[in-house]
Amino acid sequence: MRVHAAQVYEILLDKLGPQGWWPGDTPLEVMIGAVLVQNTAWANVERALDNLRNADALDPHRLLALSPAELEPLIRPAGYFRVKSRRLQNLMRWLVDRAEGDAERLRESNAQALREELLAINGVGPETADSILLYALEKPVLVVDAYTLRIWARHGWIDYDVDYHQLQEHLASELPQEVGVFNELHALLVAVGKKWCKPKPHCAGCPLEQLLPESGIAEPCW
DNA sequence: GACCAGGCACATC
DNA sequence: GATGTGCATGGT
Repeated sequence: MRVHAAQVYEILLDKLGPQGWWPGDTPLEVMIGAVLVQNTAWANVERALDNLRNADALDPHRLLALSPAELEPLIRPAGYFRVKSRRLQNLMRWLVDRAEGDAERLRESNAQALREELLAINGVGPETADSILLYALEKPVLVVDAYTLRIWARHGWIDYDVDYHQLQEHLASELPQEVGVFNELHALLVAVGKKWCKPKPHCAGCPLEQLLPESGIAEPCW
């Protein structure tokens, strides 16, 4: 018997409760946050966002108008600040060209088309693009990440060498195609990953460890 | 001090 | 096409 992603979702939602990701933030802030959080802890991203807000730069046109020497110090706390200042401006340039800087307006567009446009931007890869589609534009697109792969692979539910798209399709096919479910599942998996599923395993107490192995649908996590 | 974080692009073989 | 490396801050 093979585990179903919907079961994992139910268990985690029950055990951990809703994670409340990106509620109340504007689509623009989500987009900027999605770039800043690349391989970085969210706490660091918040400082950078605060700096941008205080500098009145949480605006596509004003952010684009900044020179690297002006933008880099603002986002410095989020790490990789030289790379990310370029990536951020690439994304903002697209937003201005595409929708006159109005992120809300992107919601009218088709998710597949938007995804391809986003992936064409230097600095936007699959996870960043999908995070924007799901959390900023409320498209029913599942975000998978390093934690998702680790959790699924360590239980023997999937091979460790699947690529992003394979993992995404595999999980999405086992879930109701709802924005709310995709939103919450990814956030829950990040919560599990942060606490229990680090690169060096110390999985004791993980909600999945106690529930799934005894039902015979998972190998013990390692 | 080592390890880790809600990746991605680019170089090299 | 697979594998390796640079990017950088801040928390544990």
